[in-house]
Amino acid sequence: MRIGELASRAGVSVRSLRYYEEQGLITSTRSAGGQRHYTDGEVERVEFIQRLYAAGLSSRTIAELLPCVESPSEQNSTEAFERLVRERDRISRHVEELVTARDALDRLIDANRAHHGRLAAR
Amino acid sequence: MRIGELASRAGVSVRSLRYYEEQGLITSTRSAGGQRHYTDGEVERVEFIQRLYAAGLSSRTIAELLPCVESPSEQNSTEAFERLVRERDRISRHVEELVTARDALDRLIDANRAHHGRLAAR
DNA sequence: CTTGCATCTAACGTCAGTGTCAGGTTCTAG
DNA sequence: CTAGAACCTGACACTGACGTTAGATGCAAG
Repeated sequence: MRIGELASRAGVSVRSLRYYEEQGLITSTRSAGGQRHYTDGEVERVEFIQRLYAAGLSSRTIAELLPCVESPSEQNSTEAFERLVRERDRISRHVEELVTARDALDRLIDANRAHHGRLAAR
Repeated sequence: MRIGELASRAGVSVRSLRYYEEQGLITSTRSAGGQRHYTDGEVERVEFIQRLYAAGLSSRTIAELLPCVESPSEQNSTEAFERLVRERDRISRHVEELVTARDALDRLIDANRAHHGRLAAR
């Protein structure tokens, strides 16, 4: 498939796909005229990358741990594996932060609820 | 206290405090010579603001819901209260995203663990 | 063959929070 | 009184993941 189809199937912009390739996150074959072609499997890969972006990873970090995705059973660099574990832990810490902030907002909501008819149930 | 002390007590940079004031998140009184002075209570306030930043709120959003912090028992604008509830929900959705991404990383870690001596327990 | 939509490269624009620098002023310790 | 640390305003720099534009080219349908 060409880049437009991958974009709509994976739910990202064409611009983003070119950027991901520039960052070494995805690859493509080129047609005679120079247009990018992708296999069906790239859809999943792009969705996975999007999840990592949503989790706050930078493209550089994603690039560093992608070897573990491509060949999970080979001897990837120990660095990539350690990166994987570090990012998992970082996400866990971030979840803690978010929950703390949400609790603070919940207390504020309770303190303000009486003065607004609106329900704000959890 | 002056700006340097507030900065070190709240764990932020002096630059950030000036920026927060510019964005209407904190206020200060000025000495005869023009220097900012703060009360002890500002430390908590800045820490609260930091939590919201960490939760991904923009300074504009924070500014919009601060009325609910200042006078929780008065009739704040309904907009501020709705903002509060929306942001709480947004944080909850973000937590879901993070957990999804973390699960994906956990699966990757499991698939790679056999080839690395290192423990990566949850 | 032509029309026209999709794609190409290259480059600049954006946003938000903060770092940093310059050049000047205020405050405090000795 | 004076040195020097802390503070002031104003402005430019930076980062990162894109949006957007321009001008040229590829490609499928009629």
